[in-house]
Amino acid sequence: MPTPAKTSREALARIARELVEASGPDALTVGAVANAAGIKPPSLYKHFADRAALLKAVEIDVLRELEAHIRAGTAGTTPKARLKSMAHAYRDFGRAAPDRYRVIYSGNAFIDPEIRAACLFAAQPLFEELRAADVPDDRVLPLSRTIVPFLHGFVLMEIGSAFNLGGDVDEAFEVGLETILAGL
Amino acid sequence: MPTPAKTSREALARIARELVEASGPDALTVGAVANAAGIKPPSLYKHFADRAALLKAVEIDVLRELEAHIRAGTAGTTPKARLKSMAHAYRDFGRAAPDRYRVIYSGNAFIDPEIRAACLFAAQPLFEELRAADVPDDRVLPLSRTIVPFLHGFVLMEIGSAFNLGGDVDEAFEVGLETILAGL
DNA sequence: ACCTGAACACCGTTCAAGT
DNA sequence: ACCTGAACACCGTTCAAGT
Repeated sequence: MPTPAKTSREALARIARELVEASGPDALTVGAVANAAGIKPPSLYKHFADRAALLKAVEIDVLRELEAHIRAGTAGTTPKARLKSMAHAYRDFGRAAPDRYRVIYSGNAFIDPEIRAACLFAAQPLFEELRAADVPDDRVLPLSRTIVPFLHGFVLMEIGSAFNLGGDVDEAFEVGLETILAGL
Repeated sequence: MPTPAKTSREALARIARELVEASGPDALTVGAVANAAGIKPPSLYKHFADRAALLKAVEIDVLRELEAHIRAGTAGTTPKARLKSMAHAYRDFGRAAPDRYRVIYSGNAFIDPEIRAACLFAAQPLFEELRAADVPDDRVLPLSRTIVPFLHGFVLMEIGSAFNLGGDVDEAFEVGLETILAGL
């Protein structure tokens, strides 16, 4: 007779997610997750292959949430206004929970097909808006590769307190955005 | 009578640096560094407060090297040409040794005064070129905060294999650079 | 002054044994 | 089918003891 399951893959992923968001990736230990789920560490391996698989689940979850946050935050009538509000939504997502943001696009795990798919999913809103803005097909990718690195780099540096030389950081973001979207 | 020193702070930092560059930050363990230096792990604490201090020394070292690499790679007569060559030098520095690049601007340790100073040092070449390009004083900071995030984000994504949708990545870098420097 | 062995708490992970 | 205790190799770190 099988012992009743005390937890589930989903519950464990949720706990892992909360640990990361509250205290950073280092707080995501197999012991802490198991403990919060009311099981012993070895039992966790019936649900996830290893700690990396747990972290991967968190990353995918966060990418899904980012996509939803971006869609919800996109507003305006002109293409440029919509792209700007999208960029602000992206930045706000990072600032709202730095340790949540840090888990995405981290490491060199983009080769993993599931991570890759999740990144692609999160990038869809931008692709759609660029096409809606009548950006030619062969310019969508290069332009995305200007916008996303700027956003990613800006957010990482901001949540890492890298902008510590004074000046208005909000204004700098606006200037950068305006510069990049000037051609539209 | 004091026992003769088998190693030094500098030698340990160099070993740490090599471990990170060759196998990533996770390879930087107190045991591995001590072993390579011919001492036992506890002895390392006579030279560095803890593993974090060792990693910090590596980060500062890499930032110094980045500054030198940028200066050496900056060429051209027009301001825009010089800024472009500078950006290419930055990107090349990251691509040449991804695990070396990953240690800089990582974590949220910008509050640390030594890291802060090293980051400032590495940013000097850009500030100087922007001033030489007659960019008004109050625009140097916002413009830097457009260029550096783009470069940092681009390099991180590139070494993380994030640009895996096809297309010419070199061309994308050029497009992004051209877009950002268009106003000069 | 620097190095060492022994020890501690913690980490991820495996595995045989339980139900 | 899922959970457990015991065990392993490793990690960072402390400390008393050596020279």
